[in-house]
Amino acid sequence: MSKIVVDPRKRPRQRRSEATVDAILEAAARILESDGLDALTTNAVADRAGVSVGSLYQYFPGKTALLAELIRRERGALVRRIAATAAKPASNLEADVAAFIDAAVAHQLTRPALARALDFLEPTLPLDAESSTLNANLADIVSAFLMRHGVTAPEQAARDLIALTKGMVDAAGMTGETDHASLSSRVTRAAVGYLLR
Amino acid sequence: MSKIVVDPRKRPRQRRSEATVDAILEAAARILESDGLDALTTNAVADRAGVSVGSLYQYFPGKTALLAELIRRERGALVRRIAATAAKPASNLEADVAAFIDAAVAHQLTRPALARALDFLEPTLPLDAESSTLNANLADIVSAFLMRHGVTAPEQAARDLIALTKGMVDAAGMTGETDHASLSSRVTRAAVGYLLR
DNA sequence: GTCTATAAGCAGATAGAC
DNA sequence: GTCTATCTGCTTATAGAC
Repeated sequence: MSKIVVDPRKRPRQRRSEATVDAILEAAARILESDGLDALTTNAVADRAGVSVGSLYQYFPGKTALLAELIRRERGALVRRIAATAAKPASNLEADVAAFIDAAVAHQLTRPALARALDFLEPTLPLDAESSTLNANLADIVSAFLMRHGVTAPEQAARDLIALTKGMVDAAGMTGETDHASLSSRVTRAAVGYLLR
Repeated sequence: MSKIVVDPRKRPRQRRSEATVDAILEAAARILESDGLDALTTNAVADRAGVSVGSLYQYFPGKTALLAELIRRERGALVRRIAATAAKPASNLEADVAAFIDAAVAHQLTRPALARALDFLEPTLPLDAESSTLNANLADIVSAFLMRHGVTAPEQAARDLIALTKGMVDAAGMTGETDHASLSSRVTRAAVGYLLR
């Protein structure tokens, strides 16, 4: 194996190639969802995407870069969702927390198996600057919000709430739960309990 | 790769061989802790254990069986700990929940990196009957306890509390947290909030 | 019972034709 | 730009010596 390269942006994409890149990423996502990480080989991804390995390597310098990009997109979508929620606060701690968690649950329930696989995958990858930044952004948004509400140790609280949410939602996904409202309210109960007790 | 075999008990151990088995498992644990799953090859484990691959395969029918046994032991220890806690209830929901979580936190903080690695690994392995039973035992103990306290939907609550705890503790481990008391009290706050709100 | 050496298979990655 | 064919290295697993 050569040096691990995480950043696919070194190979700036042609506009027309975006469809190919998307097809590759979508193929990888579907393999992760249906067969797990072990089945995610470059050949399998290329097959499923309807291209050859050679083409895959034209767009991604390695398997790791492909996975990193997948995480980057997922995380980006989540952060945008949370940021949008943060933009319209109800200035009531409990309602705002509920809104955050609702957004996170909605995001995870869109493609539960994929979200879970990426959650597990992320800590094992050498994250590039952008992905780290996205995670930091998420924590920062929550942290800033908590601070505004006068929560003590807002950074630690943000980490705890994110972890708690991730844990509960991933577990729910594993048991096949799909009831957004129920899950969201249970997570909110734990989160608000954490904050107000 | 041949058929995946998870159950090492097909090869009943000689009494004197237990030391070798322990050495192999401990070597695997240490590699998981220090270098992660990718570094855990059968050769690396054998090396670190001071035996040859041949010997390893005499005790474990495959890499998967080795990992399964590692999980079985860890989970067994946790379940025993939780069961012991359940045996002396304070008959006060909050205090009992705190005791459970204290036990779980203590367990995870014993070898945080290992516990985390196994938590991530477990869902990817084809679990044998005994490991599944251990997990079910854990959920059952918590569930029965919650039912005794009149909690509604005790099975779902047990799953949620276990997931919430796992999520928070694993995340804390990743950031290098070692303060048992602080972590334990934060998790308890979330758990009690979940139950009483 | 434990070792060494090696077989067998596969994944990641590349070269070169078209 | 995309494909086919191939190489290289590594991992699992086994065979056979001691």
